[in-house]
Amino acid sequence: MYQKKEIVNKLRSSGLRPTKQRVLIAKKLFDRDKTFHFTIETLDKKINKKGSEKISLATIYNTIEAFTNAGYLKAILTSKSKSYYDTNIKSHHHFYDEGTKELTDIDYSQIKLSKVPIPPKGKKIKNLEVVIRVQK
Amino acid sequence: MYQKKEIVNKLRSSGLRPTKQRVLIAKKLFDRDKTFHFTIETLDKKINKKGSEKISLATIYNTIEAFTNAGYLKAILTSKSKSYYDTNIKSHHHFYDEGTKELTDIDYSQIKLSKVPIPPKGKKIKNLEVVIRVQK
DNA sequence: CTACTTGCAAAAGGTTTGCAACCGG
DNA sequence: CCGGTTGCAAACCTTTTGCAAGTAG
Repeated sequence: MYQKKEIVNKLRSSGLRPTKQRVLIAKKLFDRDKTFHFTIETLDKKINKKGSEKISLATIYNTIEAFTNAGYLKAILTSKSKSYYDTNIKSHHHFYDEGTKELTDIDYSQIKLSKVPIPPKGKKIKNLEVVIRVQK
Repeated sequence: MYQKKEIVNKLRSSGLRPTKQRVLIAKKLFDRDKTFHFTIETLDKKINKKGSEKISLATIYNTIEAFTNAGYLKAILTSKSKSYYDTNIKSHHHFYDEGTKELTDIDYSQIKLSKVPIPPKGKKIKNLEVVIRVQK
């Protein structure tokens, strides 16, 4: 899917110097048929397994952050290690301001879904939450 | 809104021994007009400010977990301290299995919203994400 | 009394940082 | 060469844990 040259160009076009490590990580992430989800932990394991060249954890963190800023990756439902709790236990949704990190309630009735997917086999929908990220 | 007696009963009815600390925390959380969001950090600050009696951080964690299990609180968009990334940067949604902690993509077209709220003044919608929690 | 709780300090993750060595252009 | 990067270890932050002391019933 991606040639090394394409990756190098992609990196360059974002102002990222195409170092050995970045190219290798980019290959692991983007040179595949399907997109996927990962955590730093799983990525680290995949990269630093047995015989292969090692890349330090710090560099993996750096790179993933750089790729996310460059728009190659998306961070999912993360609140940067801090757990948020809500005294409102009724089903409802939230605005999340990434600047101020503030949550604002959206009443349940303010959002209507006209189409909801069928859950994976053998699983039941427990709860459905909409998070609308906002910015200035 | 809540008398001490009500709180004690509420705790008892969930099998939680109404200790001084739990009652105090419950008061802070539920004895107000509006529901609100908090993190352990903000709650800790509110409780352990200047002159007041102190409650240890560990107890606050314990209590909040107990309250959450009892259904008094809801945890919001937390993935327990680990950040998830997605190589799929197209707008799309997710199933999140709390048991296996696995994310599954839901194609954008599989969910349709027929009503979306207006964002707070001066803010723009940057992105809208639906997370459907599933369980066995 | 006894079992459940608390509180402290230490430990445990995950993530970030400081800084010298390294390397891509 | 120069400035951006890497890698290591130490530092950080949030959360969890072990255990002795405290307390509600």
